[in-house]
Amino acid sequence: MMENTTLTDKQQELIEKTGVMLETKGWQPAVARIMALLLVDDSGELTFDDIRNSLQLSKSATSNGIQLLLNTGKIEYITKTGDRKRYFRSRISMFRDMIIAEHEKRKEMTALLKEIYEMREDFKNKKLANNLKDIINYMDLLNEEFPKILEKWEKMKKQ
Amino acid sequence: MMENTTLTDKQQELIEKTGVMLETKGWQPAVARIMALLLVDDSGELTFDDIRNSLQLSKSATSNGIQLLLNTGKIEYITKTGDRKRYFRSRISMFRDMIIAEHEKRKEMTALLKEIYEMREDFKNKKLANNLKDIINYMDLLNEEFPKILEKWEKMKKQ
DNA sequence: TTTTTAGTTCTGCAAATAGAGAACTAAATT
DNA sequence: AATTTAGTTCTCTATTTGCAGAACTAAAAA
Repeated sequence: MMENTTLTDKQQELIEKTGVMLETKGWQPAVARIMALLLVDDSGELTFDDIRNSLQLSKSATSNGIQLLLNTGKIEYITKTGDRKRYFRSRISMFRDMIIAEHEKRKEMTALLKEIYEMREDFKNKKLANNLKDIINYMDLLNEEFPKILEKWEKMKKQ
Repeated sequence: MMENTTLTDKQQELIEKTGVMLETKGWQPAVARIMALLLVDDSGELTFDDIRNSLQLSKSATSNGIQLLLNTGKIEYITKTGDRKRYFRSRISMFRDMIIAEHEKRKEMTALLKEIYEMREDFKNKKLANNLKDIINYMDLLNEEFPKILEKWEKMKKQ
């Protein structure tokens, strides 16, 4: 037991870089490292203790991190008959999900801006209102194009 | 002095909603409220004390918040001859800037994923590597389309 | 020249976050 | 029946964050 816990320098580096990137997205450090490890890992099946040892995390941090990533659909695991361990791997579709979530967020923001715009329309300062309108148009454009890009990609995949 | 500090209920509501939205983007609460206030404000010229009173913030929080927003180009101010006060307003282009920044971030993420992919290519697990390749293609597509949308918008504005 | 105005900067604290470590649990092994 | 495995959950603490309040400053007004 305990193969697989040695990472190359390059892997180590990529885990930290990816970890930092995810931290800037608001992820907590340990969770970001677990995610990064599972993205970089080639075996596709790391156990609880592999993760714990590779990242030098406490059991609680490992457990909570794994739980959080499972609950949000970022990772998954397989099991093997006659073996109580879980073998974790990243769900690569998480990136697609993340991008779609960002898109949804942008739509919300657009809706909010529209509310602000409509309120401002009633007031006197037309110039400010018009600047806002410009941005709303831009966001609308983005919101329209986004699903199209998604479609284009789905088609591309099928070929 | 001290006109302009009374907000309508609708404005109050929009400030809080916008504030919360900005908090989810990682902004600190007080800064998010100042930004929201200046987005919602129709006068286009709120003073330090207007902001302080409208949001019931301490002087330090107001000062630091304003400073941060000025430094990051999110707001600006005008002055009036024979008047020491600064009159603040939102730089509406901040939204465009924010979206472009998100785009840059996505490009960084794509580059990182490519690094991970290239590393994985050397290893045995081709299936995982291929899934990753799919996502990279998708991100590349997005990265290509993004500038085009921006251009389209710029043209639209000119008409 | 004293006071007021329009802030900035410093000090300190309350709350939130992040994770370690210990205690616990439930199934499987010995 | 006792121990090991594969975790989970609880308790506690160090660090960070976010902001209030007080002290300070520099220009303008009285």
